[in-house]
Amino acid sequence: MAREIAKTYEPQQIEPHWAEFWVREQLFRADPNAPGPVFSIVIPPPNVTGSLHIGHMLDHTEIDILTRWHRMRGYNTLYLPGMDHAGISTQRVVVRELAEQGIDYRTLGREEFVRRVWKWKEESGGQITRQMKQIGESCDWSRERFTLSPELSRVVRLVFVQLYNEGLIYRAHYMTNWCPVCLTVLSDLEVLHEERHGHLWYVRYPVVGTQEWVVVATTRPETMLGDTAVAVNPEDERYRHLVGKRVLLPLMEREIPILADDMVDREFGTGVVKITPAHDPNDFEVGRRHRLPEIDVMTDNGHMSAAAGTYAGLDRFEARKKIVEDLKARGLLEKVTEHTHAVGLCERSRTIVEPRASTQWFCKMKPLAEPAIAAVERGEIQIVPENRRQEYFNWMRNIRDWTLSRQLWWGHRIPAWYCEDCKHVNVAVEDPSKCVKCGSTKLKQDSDVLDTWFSSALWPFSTLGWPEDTSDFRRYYPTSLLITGYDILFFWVARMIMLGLHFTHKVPFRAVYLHSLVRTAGGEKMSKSKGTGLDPVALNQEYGTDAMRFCLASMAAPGTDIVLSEDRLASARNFANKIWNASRFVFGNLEKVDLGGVSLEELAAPEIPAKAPYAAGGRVSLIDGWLFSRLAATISLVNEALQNYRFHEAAQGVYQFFWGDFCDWYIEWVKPELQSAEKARAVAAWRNLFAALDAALRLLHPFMPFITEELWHQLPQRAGTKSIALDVFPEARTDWKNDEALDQFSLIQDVIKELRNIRAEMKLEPKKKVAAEFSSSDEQARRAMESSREGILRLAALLELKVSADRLPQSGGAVRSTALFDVRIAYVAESIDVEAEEARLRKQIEGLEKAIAAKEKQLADDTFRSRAPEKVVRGLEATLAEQTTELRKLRSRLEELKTAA
RNA sequence: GGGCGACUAGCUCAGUUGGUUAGAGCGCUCCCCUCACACGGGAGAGGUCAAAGGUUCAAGUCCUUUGUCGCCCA
Repeated sequence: MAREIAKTYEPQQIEPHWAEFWVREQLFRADPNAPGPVFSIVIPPPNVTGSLHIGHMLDHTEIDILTRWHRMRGYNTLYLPGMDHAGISTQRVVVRELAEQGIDYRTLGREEFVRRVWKWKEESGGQITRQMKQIGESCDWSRERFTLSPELSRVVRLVFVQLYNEGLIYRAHYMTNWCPVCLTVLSDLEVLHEERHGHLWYVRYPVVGTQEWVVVATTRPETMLGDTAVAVNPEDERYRHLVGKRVLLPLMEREIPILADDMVDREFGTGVVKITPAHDPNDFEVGRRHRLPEIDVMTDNGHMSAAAGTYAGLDRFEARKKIVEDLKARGLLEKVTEHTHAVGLCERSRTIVEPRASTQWFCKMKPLAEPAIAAVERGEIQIVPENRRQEYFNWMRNIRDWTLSRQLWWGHRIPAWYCEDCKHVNVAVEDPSKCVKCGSTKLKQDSDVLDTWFSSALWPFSTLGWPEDTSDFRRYYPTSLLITGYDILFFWVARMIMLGLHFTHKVPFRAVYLHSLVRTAGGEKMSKSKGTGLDPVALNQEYGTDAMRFCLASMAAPGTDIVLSEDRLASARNFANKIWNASRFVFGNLEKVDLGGVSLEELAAPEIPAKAPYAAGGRVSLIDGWLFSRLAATISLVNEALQNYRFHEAAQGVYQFFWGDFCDWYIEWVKPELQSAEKARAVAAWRNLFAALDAALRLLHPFMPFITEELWHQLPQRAGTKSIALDVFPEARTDWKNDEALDQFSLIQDVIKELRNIRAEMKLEPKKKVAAEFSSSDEQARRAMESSREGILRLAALLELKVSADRLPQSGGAVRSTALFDVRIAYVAESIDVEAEEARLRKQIEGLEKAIAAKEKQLADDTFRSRAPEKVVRGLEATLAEQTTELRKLRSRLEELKTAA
């Protein structure tokens, strides 16, 4: 079979084929009836308006790594994909598109608008799912869900109605956050706080019936039009005489009372505050206590309302300017000071939200939060990293009621119908035809929809068929794990826990891994709108999806944010290329070798790796013992790391194994064996090589699915197995563990490195073969040299290696010493830079002296000896002995160098 | 105002329960286009772990304070 393999790995040539294959073959379809422990995970549903950004890429990489890893280890695995209807975002997108066509969405009417949004969804929405398929995520696409689908909408209604009947959902008039651009209220979480430089205006309010005035400080003068009182602290001596009197509200010429309330901070401004119950949360409370009227002076789009008198129709910030001017003109503005204060911004539109009293639907959170706190306390849900747990508790213990309603058209419409006759509120799962109280048919449904996060909060069970007792629900719920960014801990994770517990009486997931965010070099959160985001799709194109995945995984240390750099990405791409070329070497060489008709199947058939390592002549060679021991250690490390969400350790482990051990040492070492004239030796070498490559590919697969799938298909495959993704994850076999081989080969590596170091320092031509000597008093070390001489000669480019226990001559060559051995290359002395050699020795000696002194001091300390664990003391002693030997050797070498010179 | 995190090699970052000369990638220096790979191979240089105190036989790791930066909540 002819193998035409490109010299450089070209992911663009490989990825589309496998991405399509995985979807077409439905390889990742979950079967609730299949055996095995369960691993189930639901996707954090991305917005239907969204396209894949770097944050998703990280999220999905972590999810897919764990999913593939579990699947290969025999778990019954489900990775459920889907999307969120994203109320505000989607409505904004379609409204904007309509506006571009010159259509005001309001003129279309609700029904038509919603129809257009669905149409938009079908045509342009869900780009992200296409991208997920492109990047080969191992989802079960047959189970894709959408939060606004009929099935899930029904769950939303059931949940709403039950909570209403339980008294946990209620409708009330309260202070809310209003976005004048999105034209809806927002929950507290959807409001971002930002420090802004502003002013504090000091306004004189004349006291009625006197010549006095009180001075009121405000950051939002335009709201004064809605003042219905001014207030002072009851303890404040300065103003006690005024309580009960009235002031004339400037500009509006309205008389309002002066009252006393504890809420007033005597230190703020002048100690007199204006009370605007309709536009400030604190004032709202004061207004309630004192039964003050509320005057809403604004319209939905942030202009002044009719209640604002002559200012009606002005934009709120225009009104502010005009009011300040007018006050100044009337001599009522005492002063203006600079003032920094926090303003609330709408998360979506970034406009300043207006605190505004309105009637909305709310969800009572305290009763829901308590069991959710307890579940995490009891460890029924593990939160990783640990420090997020505290954040969760803090928020949950101070939780406030959730504003559920949104003044939008796109979303789950609130299932409440108002009777026009008896005013009864009918809340029902099915649309009612008449009022349950009076039987009137004049019913009008609430026009609002629910916060998008309400349906997301149900996601882990609504997607699995709840409330029906489906086989999916029984098998896959609670889900095993939730992976998402810590930025939506409150928005989403906490609410899922609360509602999951309330409705299913089970936790929605057993663990939450909150991963880092990807930031820009400046530390900011990456953002497409600010132009600071990296486009993962373009980068995947350039570097390959595997490289992107590997790069993110290798940087994803729990708890710290990631700053992605193209350097790092390039390094991951290089790794893919290394894998490609190592495989290319393996497959390419096979053809050139004459193994007397031994077929690929005989060398690499699926049952072959199971029995590796193979022995050529009675016993397994050192290099194979070493490599498979390293492999087992790496597999253990990867398992351990992934178990604990330590993706970076796992990734770095496989990198080190594949590149450092397998390529740099193993392949280089076995090259001659593969061509051995002794057929038995060659066959054993090939089998071991294939077994190692096969295991390495499977080990790498969760991280780099494309390249491993491609290469795996070039190996003989297990019968009935279509994909490496369905093959088994390599097992850390205990019989592979071989400490003796590890030690011995490590010694050989050291010897080769020391010899290479001499060569480099002596500036020997790389190809120039020279004679070398090895000396050690340790017999085992000498034997190791004898038995691995061939390999050492080749990798250090030596003519010969003389092994002895004799002390090596110091002149006429260069020597390197370690505690265990000395090596020497005899070569004409003129190429040795004596000065440089001396400097090198001095530096090394200095370092050793420091280390030795520190150890001697410690060991001389009786308290240390009595308190430190035995193991530590012994280790220290052993190292000290080694270092002392090494130091002695280096010193005498230095002396001899000097006398020779 | 409250809380959290970061500060380790020129750059970007690892370093789990305190324990033996602090690691990686990139960059840099030197040598090499050796028949898998120059997206490569080989050999190096480079760090008083932000600062100051403290606990301990032992601190990059624990505690306190300070500084700089960032994030979250109010």
